Amino acid sequence: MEVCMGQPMADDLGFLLSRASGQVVRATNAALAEHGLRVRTYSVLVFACEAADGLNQRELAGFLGLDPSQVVLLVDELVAAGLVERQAAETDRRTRLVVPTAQGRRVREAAGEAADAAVEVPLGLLGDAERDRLRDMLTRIWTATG
Amino acid sequence: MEVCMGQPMADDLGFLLSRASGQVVRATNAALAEHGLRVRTYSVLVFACEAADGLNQRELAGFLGLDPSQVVLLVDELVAAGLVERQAAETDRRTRLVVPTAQGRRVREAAGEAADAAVEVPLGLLGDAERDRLRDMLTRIWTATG
DNA sequence: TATTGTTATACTCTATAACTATA
DNA sequence: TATAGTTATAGAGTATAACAATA
Repeated sequence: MEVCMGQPMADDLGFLLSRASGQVVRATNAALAEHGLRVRTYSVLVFACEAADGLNQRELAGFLGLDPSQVVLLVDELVAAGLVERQAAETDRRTRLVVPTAQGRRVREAAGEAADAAVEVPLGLLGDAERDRLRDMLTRIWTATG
Repeated sequence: MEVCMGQPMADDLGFLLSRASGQVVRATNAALAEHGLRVRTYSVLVFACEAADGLNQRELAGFLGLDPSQVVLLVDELVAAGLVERQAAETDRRTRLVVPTAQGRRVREAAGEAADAAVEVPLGLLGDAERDRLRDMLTRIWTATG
């Protein structure tokens, strides 16, 4: 009779990926909570801050790897918190640019520092070179054409 | 006025971790669905198959990094599918050992092969040495004492 | 008194379909 | 007809608290 031949579960990359991701997301969410943010809303805020000319929600969804319908809700939250505004685009009246407010930029700064500090607990055992390698590998996994 | 100074979102390890994890979990779940499993139920089944003497649900929760109350529901599913059984422990009548059935071991084999194949899409760009490095780093992240 | 398994509950994340207004 | 935004809904994952049986 065939007995379990596969690799041990604790060595499975999918399993490790989801566990490690959970650790980091948990730590980050705990730090962001003091600033009224979660990982997902924070991500939207940061992308909005990075884009010089503003981003519409469709572009945001693409960068975030989320469905546009989810982005609507996340932007709603940020608007309610006064951290971003929806601005009418000049060229296309369908699109709405997501632009950070002055307060949004300030909160993004403070929240970013808190998140960076919090993530040092789960990531503390990795050196800078390792983090670069990890970043590179994760980017390739994420962008692998399915 | 202070402008966004933090690292770009697309380079944030937490962000990349959750996106890459999502990719792999999605691909794995799609492959496991044909066998009536998801990543979480599959993980329980594999751990149960690996333990020679059976595992109780508390031990299972520890290995999986889940709350014991979640393990109850996952084991319920596997029992309903005929893939594992809850057996009374000899030494402690509180504990219930989770033991795979013969069918459970067969399904674990087939599902494991399907999952391994499916995960090649998101992980295909990584060589064997890189996967070893990734495994090592993710393990250290997961086990970092919070 | 502490621990195992269990039930219950609520919240977040994810996935999908359908609708509106513009193009 | 196609696309941007929106609404709605359902399922899966996560987090807690409380309880019964047993140690």
